Amino acid sequence: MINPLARKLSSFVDLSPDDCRHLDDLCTDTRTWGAGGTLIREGERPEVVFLLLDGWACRYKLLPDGSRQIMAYLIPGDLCDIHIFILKAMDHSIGLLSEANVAAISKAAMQRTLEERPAIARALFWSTLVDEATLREWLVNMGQRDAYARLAHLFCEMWLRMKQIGLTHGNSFTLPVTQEELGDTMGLTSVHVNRVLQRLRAEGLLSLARGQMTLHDIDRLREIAGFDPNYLHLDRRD
Amino acid sequence: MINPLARKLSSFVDLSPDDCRHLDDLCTDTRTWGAGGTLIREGERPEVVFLLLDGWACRYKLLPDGSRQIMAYLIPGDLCDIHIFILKAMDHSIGLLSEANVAAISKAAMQRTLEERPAIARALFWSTLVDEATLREWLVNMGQRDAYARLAHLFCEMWLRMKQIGLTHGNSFTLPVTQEELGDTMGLTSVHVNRVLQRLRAEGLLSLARGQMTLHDIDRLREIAGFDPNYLHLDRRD
DNA sequence: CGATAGTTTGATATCCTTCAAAACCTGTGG
DNA sequence: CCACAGGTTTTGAAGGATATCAAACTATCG
Repeated sequence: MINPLARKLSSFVDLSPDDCRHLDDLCTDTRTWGAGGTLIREGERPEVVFLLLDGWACRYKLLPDGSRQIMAYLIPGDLCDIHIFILKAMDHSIGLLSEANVAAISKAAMQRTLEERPAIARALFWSTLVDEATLREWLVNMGQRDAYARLAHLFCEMWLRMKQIGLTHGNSFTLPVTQEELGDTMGLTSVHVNRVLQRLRAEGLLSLARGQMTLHDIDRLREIAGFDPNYLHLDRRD
Repeated sequence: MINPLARKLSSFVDLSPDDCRHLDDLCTDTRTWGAGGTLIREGERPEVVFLLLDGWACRYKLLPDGSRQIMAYLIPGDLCDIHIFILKAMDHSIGLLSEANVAAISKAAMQRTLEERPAIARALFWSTLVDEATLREWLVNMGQRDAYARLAHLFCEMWLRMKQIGLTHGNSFTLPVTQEELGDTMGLTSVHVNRVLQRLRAEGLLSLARGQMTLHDIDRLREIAGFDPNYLHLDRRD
């Protein structure tokens, strides 16, 4: 399976070969963007739905004082803006954390998919609910955990999400995010992120260098973070 | 208009009198719960959809160490658990902040509504997206603003949301939330919440006593909070 | 009127920020 | 192959926002 969206949705529903082909057909209009670019800006009303095929992006808001809060990481298989069917304008922006390959899906094509492919529609709704649950968990993370547990939690989550779409190699995965960006994600300064990372490294829990993350002791990291993956709803069984 | 859900959805779509009647019909099985009760517990799979008709509730998670994070306030017109159509189990709990009147809507009735009432279905999807946008804004709040701005922001938001459903009296509204609960909401201790509230009161910005909140200077509060209501998507105009 | 939950106060500790500079990469052009 | 530029990571010292702990005070309600 090549299409990362199909890969992701398959962890929730069984997609027919026909559904998979359909998803592939949606991804004909693709384009590569450079790292640091902006896919969608707050206030805009995009004309197409963007699907990340390769690379990382993030949802973020800029505040009047120049600070930035990153509110979600988008990885291959993630849709950027299904909101456009309903809402008048984006209430946040989407930026690229790495070079990325992005498919632009027309509103009409997307609409047709939702109407004609109930399995896909259902899985997309599931995906929306998981996004929301993830936001809630991030809120818990920011509100209740110190920087040490907070970073550990983020890394546990991203490892699982990357694994879900088949992009881990053992305990390693690509994490194309600077310490500055990690800070903007966790409500910390990059200085403090740096010091906490050093501690995590010194304790032999992980390695992170040149955008490559390896978790050496996932069990311990989960323990530190109080990580419970239930909010990702990866479990299909009833 | 009595039904608070109809009231809320009307700020997004024009509901026909028939739609409104339909919503009223959904609210036949109602019950009053005492403050402090738990509507739904994490891990459960509710059999019905709960709709808050009167009173306040909150989404929250309890952590192993006993701390609690409140992730959303639910006010009249809010649905507690549309998730049940898709997800296997609740990933958080819902508790009552005040005495509350709650309608229990059967899954089947809800399903029928979604299928037969496109205007309502569309409005409910809008409502879900607004909930998600609100979570993102809360994340910004926790990550980037200090306790002073954070509380100001929360109060600006709740005033607008209460206004939307017609439950404000001028600049006043019911806020049946203890300082402890405010702390669990904003990732602060109740002690610190207390001190910040005192400052806000001393500056003549608000009064809060016995669950009654009055905002004396909304413009100034918005300024302090950096409050931009765009994320609530209250504006219907294109 | 006493019990209980909620609010307020003070003193001290800690996590994290701020500021500023140095060290380290990585890619580029000479 | 070296030198240089720009972004990123690392380090140190000092300050500030918020937590912690413990006790007193205040409402509310049966």
